[in-house]
Amino acid sequence: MDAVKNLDTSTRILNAAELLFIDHGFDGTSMRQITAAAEVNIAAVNYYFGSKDGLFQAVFERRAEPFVRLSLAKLTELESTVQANDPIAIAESFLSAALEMGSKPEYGGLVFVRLLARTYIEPRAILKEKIPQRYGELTRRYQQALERALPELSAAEVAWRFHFMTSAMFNAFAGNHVLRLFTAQPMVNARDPQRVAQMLLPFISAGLTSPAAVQA
Amino acid sequence: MDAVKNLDTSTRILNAAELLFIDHGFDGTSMRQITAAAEVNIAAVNYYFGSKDGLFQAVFERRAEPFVRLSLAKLTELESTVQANDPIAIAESFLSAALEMGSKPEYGGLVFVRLLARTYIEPRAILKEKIPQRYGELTRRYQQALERALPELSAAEVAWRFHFMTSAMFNAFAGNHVLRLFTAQPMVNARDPQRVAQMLLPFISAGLTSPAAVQA
DNA sequence: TTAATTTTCAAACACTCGTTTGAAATTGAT
DNA sequence: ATCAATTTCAAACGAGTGTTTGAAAATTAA
Repeated sequence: MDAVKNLDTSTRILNAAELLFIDHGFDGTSMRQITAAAEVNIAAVNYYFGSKDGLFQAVFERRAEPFVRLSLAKLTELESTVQANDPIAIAESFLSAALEMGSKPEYGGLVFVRLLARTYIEPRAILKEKIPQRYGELTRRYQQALERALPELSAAEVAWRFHFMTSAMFNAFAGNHVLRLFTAQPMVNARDPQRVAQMLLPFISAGLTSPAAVQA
Repeated sequence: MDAVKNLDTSTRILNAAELLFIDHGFDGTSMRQITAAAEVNIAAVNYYFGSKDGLFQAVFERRAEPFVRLSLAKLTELESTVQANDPIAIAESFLSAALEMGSKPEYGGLVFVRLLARTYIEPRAILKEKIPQRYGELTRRYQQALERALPELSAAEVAWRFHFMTSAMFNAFAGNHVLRLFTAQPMVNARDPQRVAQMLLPFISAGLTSPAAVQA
């Protein structure tokens, strides 16, 4: 029996579309490629998701929802301990949420990070509208936590460091090395998420807790 | 007189294509969009660049060449001073190269960073072949410089930190905030490159010089 | 078993894609 | 002014795009 065929039609579409969107982008992926990979009739996408746009949103939300839920749970748990105001512990809780997503096959393994990395560079209109208001809590809560943990920094500088941290993190997990463009064989290997996290932690910890660039 | 029309046809095409590629990606940009924006006949692209792929390569190389040249010159200059083995000075020379590119209109201002950020997420086949061997010197030289400056780190860990540094840097300049996906209004403003660099420096400096995650 | 509902399917829809053509217009050199 | 080379142009090429249709098949309910 074909392994692909054992899953629901809509799930097969989501799985196939996810991988293709990651590798070739939204515009670089055609409905026929998706339905061929999913071994499904081409009309099935419109039947289940309404449109190609609707499919993309479904693909994204399938990963975003558990990630947001997981990282918020980690933060809530942390805030009930004595480490609530430790910036490194906060960074670790965010990192471990991504790590946990990456290690759970039911969440798509590391696929979700690559999807995120793809998506935030390639902002579809539909994401700009619906997603932010639904998941805005994530950035709000982490920003607040970091502001408490780093009182010597202005809110703006905290936001910048959160930005730097997540950029380094997501691109590391996704294997997106800027300078890969200039290098034949990559210098780093992102295959092992545990190792990536191990490399990340000292860099991020030191970066977050470094002296303020401007007075708060 | 139309400002656009004063430039050569091929330059008008490059300028229009660059902006469109950045905003909508390679597959999301059509030849007709490009030639309409450039106020040029659609056949002109194939006449001057052979194909859409050829155009993309030309768009990329126009920015990559001066950036690579500039950053290598900065490094060479640094290596003749007493700061040759200061990791922070090395990071600063890389940062200042990007900053200088961003401040010079003849290099496209900050456009080149956005193009880089777009491109390394969306790797066209043509870039994987021709570019690396031509510009490989950039990563090689900076990697070697950082290895000398950070002898307590393994070469692999140096490569990782270079990766983290460039990810944070390019995405900051390009205004690509991962978590923008989850937030209605952006928390940081990447408009002023000087300010971005100011925010970046303490984070990157501390990150680069933090204790090793593993023994060298 | 019959009837109602859900799902699948091949075919076609109108449209856009990158590229090519061959002639017209422009430019530069003699 | 004449010729040659370069550049521009409208039009068309075949192929691929996302979506829709209406009937066939499969599933579920009665």
